[in-house]
Amino acid sequence: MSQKKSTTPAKQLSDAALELIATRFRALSEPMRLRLLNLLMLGEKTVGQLVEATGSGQANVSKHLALLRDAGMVGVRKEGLTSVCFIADPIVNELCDMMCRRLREEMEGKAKSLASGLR
Amino acid sequence: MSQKKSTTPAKQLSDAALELIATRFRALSEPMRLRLLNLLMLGEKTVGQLVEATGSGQANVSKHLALLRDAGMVGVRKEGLTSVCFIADPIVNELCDMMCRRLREEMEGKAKSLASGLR
DNA sequence: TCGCTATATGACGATATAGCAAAAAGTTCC
DNA sequence: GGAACTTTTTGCTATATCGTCATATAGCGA
Repeated sequence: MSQKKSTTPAKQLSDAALELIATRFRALSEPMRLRLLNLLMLGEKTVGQLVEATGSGQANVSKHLALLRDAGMVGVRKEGLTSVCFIADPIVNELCDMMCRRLREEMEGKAKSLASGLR
Repeated sequence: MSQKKSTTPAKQLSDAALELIATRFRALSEPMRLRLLNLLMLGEKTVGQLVEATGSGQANVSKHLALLRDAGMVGVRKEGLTSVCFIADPIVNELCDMMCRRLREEMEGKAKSLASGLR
């Protein structure tokens, strides 16, 4: 045992800190934004490419990107007429990976118990 | 190099998967819920204790707990009259730790660049 | 400058959610 | 059963957010 899991011993957080953390998680709490991040994980994309890939309205995509930018998760580089977007904070990949892994585990667990219930 | 960071090679996620992930993150996107989780990181607590500790209304705390329970993050054990709550999914600690660490890094970076700008 | 393209911003309606108060539901003890 | 207690559920209002349409801003070429 003795896994270096390093979960800190639960400090109590200030209201301001909680607000900050909540805001970050809120940025990840909309399917459309997750879709954008998911697309950007494949590589840089212009806003137009993201609009096309998502099939959503241009204004909508632009606003979601602005929010992700404010949260420091997405960066934008102007290139002539177009804006090229990219993932600016590797935490995005880590958080999403972690969440996906956990969901997969849960699903498999549920499937297994369901299967054994049907046996 | 060659750090086993293991960020998966960016699979494309289905709409259903995105909904699920978004719902999980949304559970973490309210300061009051984070406060509850933060308190539970110190150990199990009854709903009443959480109400007192947060200074919020009973109904409010109860609803937030229900949401966290639905998200699989909090568990509840009935003990006589009271309901004892606890963190049911270690991912909560990991996600919050990760986010806190990241924010701390950002703050320190900002402070440093500010300081150097004042020099 | 004018037209064209790419993106951002503002206004609006529809929907969701937080927080509060009151009622309901479930437990324990008498 | 009934009182006392803990928690959940239900209405309600206020606020926030999503998606869309319309408009504004900015770069590029003729």
